[in-house]
This record gives sequence, structure tokens and C-alpha cells, in this order.
Amino acid sequence: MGEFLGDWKRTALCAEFTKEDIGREVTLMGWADTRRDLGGLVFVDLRDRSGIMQVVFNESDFKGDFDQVGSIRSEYVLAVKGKIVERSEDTINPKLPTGLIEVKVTDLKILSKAETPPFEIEDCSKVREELRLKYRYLDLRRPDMQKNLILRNKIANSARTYLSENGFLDIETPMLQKSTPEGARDYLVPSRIHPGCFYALPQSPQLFKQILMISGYDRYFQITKCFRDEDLRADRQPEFTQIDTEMSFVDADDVMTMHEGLIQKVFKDVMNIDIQLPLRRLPYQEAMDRFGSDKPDTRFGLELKNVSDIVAGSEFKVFSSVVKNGGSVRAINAKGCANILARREIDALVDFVKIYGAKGMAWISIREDGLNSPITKFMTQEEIDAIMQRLDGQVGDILFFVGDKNSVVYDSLGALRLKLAEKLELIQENTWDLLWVTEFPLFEYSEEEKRFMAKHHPFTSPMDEDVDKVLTDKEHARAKAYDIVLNGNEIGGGSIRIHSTELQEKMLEALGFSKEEAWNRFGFLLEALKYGTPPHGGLAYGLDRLAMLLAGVDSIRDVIAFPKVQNASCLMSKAPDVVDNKQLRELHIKVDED
RNA sequence: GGCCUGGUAGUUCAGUUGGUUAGAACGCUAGCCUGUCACGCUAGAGGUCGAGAGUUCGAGUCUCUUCCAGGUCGCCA
Repeated sequence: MGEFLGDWKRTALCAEFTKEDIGREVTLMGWADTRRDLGGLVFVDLRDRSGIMQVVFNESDFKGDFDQVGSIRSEYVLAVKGKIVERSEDTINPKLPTGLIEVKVTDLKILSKAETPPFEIEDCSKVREELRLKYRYLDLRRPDMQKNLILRNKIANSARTYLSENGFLDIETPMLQKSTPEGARDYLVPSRIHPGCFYALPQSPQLFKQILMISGYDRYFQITKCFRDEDLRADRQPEFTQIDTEMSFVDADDVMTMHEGLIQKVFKDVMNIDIQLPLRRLPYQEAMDRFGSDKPDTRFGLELKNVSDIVAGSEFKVFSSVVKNGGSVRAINAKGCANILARREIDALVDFVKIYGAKGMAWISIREDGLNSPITKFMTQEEIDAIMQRLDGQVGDILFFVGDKNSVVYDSLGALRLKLAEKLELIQENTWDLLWVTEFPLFEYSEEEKRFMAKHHPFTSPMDEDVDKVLTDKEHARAKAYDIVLNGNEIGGGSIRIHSTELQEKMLEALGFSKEEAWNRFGFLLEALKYGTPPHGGLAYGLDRLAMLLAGVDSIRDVIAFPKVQNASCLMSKAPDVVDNKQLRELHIKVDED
């Protein structure tokens, strides 16, 4: 059993001491990191979240039983009393911020012993994630994880300060909500009191924050958990945190301007980086046409070019037929790649775009001795010349073409563009490419549902000039929706909301809800809208993604203390798990064993 | 649900064409060591090769099934 603290009080965190403290009698507490046992002289690196302090046990100075010092092992929790001393010149450790000093220990308490940990507690661990997550409490002791969570806290604090200073009120909204049919799958919570009824955990505080606007709270924010029961990714967890905001009496520009200030402050506070404002604004259609993505990484070129008009009448039927059927043929010029990419690698890229639904990918390699291509034999010289001109084809380039319906062309070439940039190392590290993507489509056609769905959500306002298209021209109706993009990642998104019952009803009608269904599902909002609703809109950031990017890590799991693994379970606590039959009976639930 | 990658000592990995007793580094244990900081030296322990089945005289290695983890497509208003 470990010793008790008694009247010992910690003076400060391990790495908070400096040369100024030389000569002070101090008490330190922390975990035994590495120890170097020279017999009558034992060095221990004492670690806590501030860093490391070397403490020295010298048999001649130590007051207690020196065998106790010899028994110290990794991750024992120690309390030491001693004096801060200056290290002699030849024993300074330049690698440690505290390397100029050390603690000459006179008294020791072993507050807690520890099993040998299943992996070493060290920076830049290469231990497989499965094990790290099972022993998350040990993984979280590692300096890089502590750094990540501290950085995350800084972001949240910075945002909270900014929003408070700008008059936003932090107001909580319910975790137990009504399930909504649109959007992601809900996590459901059974009601004990209402047999057969379920709450849903919020996918976002959307409706409640809109109602707060109706109630006159004008500016609202909340840093809160949201839940979506969908498959996981490196940047997607079933529960994640949003910095959620909403403002009244604003249009899209006002919201974006407010948030440019926020993002500028966060970058300054957290990274000490100055962001130049205003940020670029790229209409959705332009983003898709140039980059094949609604979250473009614009740190490099490789832009898409539309060659549909050139190949519309081509003998190459693959191309001419997609154009005839309303699709397009677009291309990327991989500058200077003719000699870099072997045929085998080109074939691999052709396979790569098939992941995104492309049935194939044509290419033209421009060499000194002419064109090498599987398709030029089907094309006229005029067509080839026009393509060369459109794509600025020079000797040494390879042109990649995808012809299909637009969504496939954008997805596959957008992905190819990123793949090429990675392969060619075109992306400069430590650059921060921030921009807005605006004028999103209001609707998106769902092949699965055979109907138009809301691209953002059903409460998003159409652009003023597109209000008439809500029922008549869904494909071309644009929304007052905007995403903020950082280095090719969507870090936030928002919109101006519909603030009239009539337009909201029209919108729900456009989405295929009967009036009855609409009122059944969203009646409380439709009703509330009638009682004096200010124009309002907002934006929500994905705090996890933002933290991931600023921390420079590849997965949001590295900025979340207790994340879930790919099958949505927690390896440490073993959630989810079966429950007692008694609990199920109380909830009126029978489990189908199949 | 589909595709791809991985699973060998506590950890990270190597393991050739299927062939003797499955190796290394770090960690761990014991001993020695008063200026280490990747301490050093000496000795030692430690393996259901993810699991199951199959092929074979013989399987870590080949085949099938399955479990786990990761990436990704679908999905994620």
C-alpha cells in the first residue's frame, strides 16, 4: 500500500521550477519516469503534465531508508522533499527545459506503487492503437497526448473568450431530444415512463438554438457534444464536440465576418500565428469546378479543367456519350509527371479513381517523341490540339481524364488531385490555408431515396434570388450556407436559417413531407416561427477536427481523451455492453436475439 | 455492407523456397556501480506466432473460416 500524504503540500508542478528557485526547499510530486540507479546515487526523472524534473537521491543526503529508493520503479507515484540546486556545468542537460537545475532529495514518500506498464510512457509512441486505447489512462500520461489535450483546451478557452467578449451567451440545450427523420441516424434513448417512446441524443442543438433566437437571446454559443450513429473515420467519432453558435439580425456576411475574428484569435492565442482577413470566399460551384471538392485544399494547383465541349462530338464514344447524357469530361494536368510516373503507377491511379465510382480513367502522356495514350487514336488532331491548349499540355506532362456524371467526375478527380499532391509532395507543411466555401446548393438528389434532400439541413434559407426555386427548380436553388475550410478539411459550417413559417413549410414540402408529417415532426418550430422570429443564422465548428489540425495529428482520436474505435466501442470501458433483464423490463424493451 | 493493410516475447519489429531448439532491440528480474540523463557492466526470465479448421512427412510461412485493430468507399442533413 502507498504512503499517505500527511502534511506534505506540493510546492509546484515538476517543470515549473527555474534557476530563480535555486536554494529553495521544495516538495515535488509526480510519476517516476526513467531512473538511473548508480548504487549509492540514484537519479529519477519525476514527471507530471508540466514536464520533467531530475531528482537526485544521494545516500549521504537522504534521511530515510535508502533501500526504499532502490525499490522505485517506473510509474510509481512519488513525493519528494529536498532543495533545488544548480547543476554543475558538466552535468547540465540541454535537452530538458529544467536541465540547469535538479532536486537534492532528503525525504521520500512512495504514494503509490505501480505494475510495470504494458508499454513505455514516452513521446511519439509507436505502440499499436488497440493497446493504447485499452490502457488509455497510461496513454494519456504520454507527453504528446498531454500536449494535444492542453492545446484543445486552449482552443476552447480562446473561442469561449472571444464569443463572450462579443456578447454571446453560453446556454445549454437538452441532451434528450426528439428524434428527427432527416439526416444522420440517431442514437436513441428509451423512455421508462413512456413505453415505446424514445428520446434521441442531439445530432446538433440546431432547433433549440434557433428557438433561443426567437426567444430574444440574440447571440448564443455552446461547446457541446453531438451524436451521430454512423460509421467512423479518422476524423469522425460517434460523439464529437461542436463549438456551436447562433446570431440574430444577421445575414451570411455578418456571420462569416464574426467568425473570421474568432478563427483569427484562436490562431493567435493557440499557435501565435497571424491570419490575414478577410478570408477568401469561393462559391461552391467554383470550388467543385476547379478542385472537385467542396472543401478544397488550395495549397497547390493541379486544378480540374472541363473539356466536355471539346470531346462532345468525338469519335471516342466513352467521352461523347457522357457529355450527351448530361455528364462531363474533365481533366487534370499532372505537370512534369511523364517521366516520374511509371506505367505501373499510372495503372494504380486508374484503379484508385475507381474507388470513387469512375469506370475508368484515360490519360495522355506527352513525351519528347510524341504522345503516349490509349485514347488519342480515337481523337482528331483538332480535338487533341484543343485539349493541349486548354490544359497547357507541355512535354513531360501527363493529362488524366475522367468522363462520367458530374458527381463521379468531381469525386474521382478531386481525390486524384489530393493523391497526386501527396505523391509529388506538393503540399508545404506548416501552412494554413483558410477559406470559405459559399452558395452551397440548397438540395442534393439522393439516388437511394429517389428524392431531393437538404444538402445542409431543412432549416437552411435559400438565397434571396433563389427563393422561388425551392419548389420549382430544386437542382439550381442555392442556399445561404457556408463552410469554413482549413487545409482541405471542413472545420465548420453554417447557414442563415429560414425565419418564416410559410417558407419553412414550403421547404419541408419540397423535401417531400406532407403538411401533417411536417407539423408532426417540426411543429414546435413551425409554431414558434409564427411568434416573431428575427432573421438569424450561425455556424458550428468541429472542435475535434480543428484541434487535430492545429496539433498536427492524423486522427481526431489523438485529441479526444476517450475516443471510440472503428466499431464504435470503447476498448477501455468495454461500452457498449449488455444490460440486466430488469433494466430492459423497466424500459419495456425486448431484445431480438437474431 | 464492400475494398485494402496489419496481428510473431511486455513493447516495436525481423523471420528467406514450407524444414534443426522462432531471433533482435527496448522493457522486465537479480547482482555490481557516487554524476547519470538512451547511464554502464554481468547474469537471467519471458512465445497458445490473434483463434479455428484444412493441405503436408513437416505450417509463423500455403488455403479456407473467423475475431481484433487501422485506412477507405457507401453512409455521415
